[in-house]
Amino acid sequence: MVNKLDKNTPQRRAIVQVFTTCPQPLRIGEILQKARLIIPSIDQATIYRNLKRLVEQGWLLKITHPLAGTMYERSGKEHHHHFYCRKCHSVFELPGCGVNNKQVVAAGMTVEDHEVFFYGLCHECSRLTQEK
Amino acid sequence: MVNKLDKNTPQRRAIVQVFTTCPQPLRIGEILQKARLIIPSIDQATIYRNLKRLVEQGWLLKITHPLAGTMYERSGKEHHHHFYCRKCHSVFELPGCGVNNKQVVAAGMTVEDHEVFFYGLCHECSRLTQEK
DNA sequence: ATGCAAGTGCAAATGCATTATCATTCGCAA
DNA sequence: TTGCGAATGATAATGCATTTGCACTTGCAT
Repeated sequence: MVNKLDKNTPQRRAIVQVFTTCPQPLRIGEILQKARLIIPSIDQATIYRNLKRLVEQGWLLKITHPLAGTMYERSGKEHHHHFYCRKCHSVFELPGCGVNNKQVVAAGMTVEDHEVFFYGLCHECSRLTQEK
Repeated sequence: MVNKLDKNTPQRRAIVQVFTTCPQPLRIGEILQKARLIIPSIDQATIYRNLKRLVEQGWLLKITHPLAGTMYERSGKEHHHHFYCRKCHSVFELPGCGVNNKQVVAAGMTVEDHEVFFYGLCHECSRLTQEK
């Protein structure tokens, strides 16, 4: 149950299911696609409306990825960053973080948080490229 | 002189001047604004056309900032990252980098590069907030 | 079981950054 | 200096993601 003020519709349940099933951050198109496997008639306006709600309620996090655009992922995860594969365009979550904020503090700024985006070839695409 | 195939117009010179004068990455609007201090009649279509050229020629780098959107900065700088002030919305360059790619290599991915975005309050805005 | 506010699907509308069109101007090679 | 292809300014058009209006459906409190 997400919020007692919201109705528990099959569409919303489908969207929630998509995220509980899939660990990576997802683009609108991917969410729509996956949700349609559950409810074929689901519309993208419904996706947008529910995503907005789920973000407001803190159940989802909205990410703006420099290359992949707007994405959503479940909130409450440990601090982590993302890897983008330039070949298959998938985005993966990377646990951990190797960033130190010292340099920023030195510059007199107050750092609240940060975000790191890695780019390259994912495991699968790396492998396919090598065995050429 | 950027490229002998291009005409050396006052508009292009103005844009180049903006970037040689200003060290931070700039948004379209900021570039337009600053260029108009030099050539008041300059149009934004001209800005777009020249930015495109300058990027193709490798003189500028296009950045997609999660919060600030599309920005441009001079290329050839040392590896660095950016700080975004949530209050005044300015973007500053931060020299150096505290990222290690080890974790990614461990995950079987081939990292080509990365980008870090810091968020918080800039020096100026931090100061103003404190002395309240 | 019923009523109604909330949610949905569909399609059109919006907002926005960016690009294209085109008549005019201008840089620059000859 | 002159001619022409490239560049500019002004504006319209495009492409996109996102939103909205509306008629219809549905969850859920009563």
